[in-house]
Amino acid sequence: MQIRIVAGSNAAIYKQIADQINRAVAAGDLEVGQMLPSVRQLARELVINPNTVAKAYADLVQAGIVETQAGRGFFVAKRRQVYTKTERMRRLDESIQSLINHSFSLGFSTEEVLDRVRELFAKALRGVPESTS
Amino acid sequence: MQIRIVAGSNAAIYKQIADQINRAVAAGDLEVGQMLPSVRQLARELVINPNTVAKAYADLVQAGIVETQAGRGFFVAKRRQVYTKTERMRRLDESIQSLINHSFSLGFSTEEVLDRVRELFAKALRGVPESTS
DNA sequence: TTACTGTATTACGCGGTGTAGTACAGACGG
DNA sequence: CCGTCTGTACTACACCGCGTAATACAGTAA
Repeated sequence: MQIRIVAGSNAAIYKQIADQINRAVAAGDLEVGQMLPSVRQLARELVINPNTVAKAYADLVQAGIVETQAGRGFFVAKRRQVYTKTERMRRLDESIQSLINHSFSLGFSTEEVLDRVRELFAKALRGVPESTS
Repeated sequence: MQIRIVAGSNAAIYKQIADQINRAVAAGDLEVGQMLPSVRQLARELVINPNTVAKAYADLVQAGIVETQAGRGFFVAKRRQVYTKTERMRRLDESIQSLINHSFSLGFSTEEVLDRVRELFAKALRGVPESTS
């Protein structure tokens, strides 16, 4: 697992890390039960503070993507439902509404956006790293 | 044109205003050339500071959605291209990548997301107000 | 015991948000 | 011309959350 962070990005470092792992899991590049690089090791590699990595991992735990065993490390978790059905839907809608607002102000049509969404989803599942949010 | 702001929202007030006008224009509820409520008047209505409304309007000008005529007011602008083609695309992709990240961590499939995007786009174009970003 | 692991606390800089006040300038109707 | 509406431009301030960092504490296992 190779994590890359972009210095001049508007995206926070911890978010870049979390996003890349999130996508790696979704794409199957990281398997259930597999151990993630340790907080300190990854921090050394990226030359950042261990807490920054810890925060990224904490977010992933919160999302149910990874699990932690104190003193042992972080591991890719089995998919489980973290939120209620309505909460899950509410959060998806929130993200979509944001996309809609941006699309409108950029002057894109529904179809243009849908096509591009389809395209980028496919690319993400083929394992291409990307960080934005 | 009726603007509603939600107090306990994580979205900034100026953003809620901008989003609602953005959508109203996209949905055709506000026509080209139509005058927006004045900064001071809308501020009085919503019981907020005029500067907050001005900031929302400034964002819309920046996005090319409305135009301003000093001393007269803000008016819905004719659609025009603000960004270069690549920059426009870059911004769209950025929003979509964000959606993809959220969708993955929520465990939604590509198809589920696409369906929902289609649905919410349709709803937005029917003129239902919404604020998120 | 040693050397790994994660955890918790605290602190600090920065920027976004919102408010407030004040002043200036263009538009327009009487 | 005057009054009153419009937007514009500053400055200042308080607040708060984000992002990062430094440091110390605690669990795990060879």
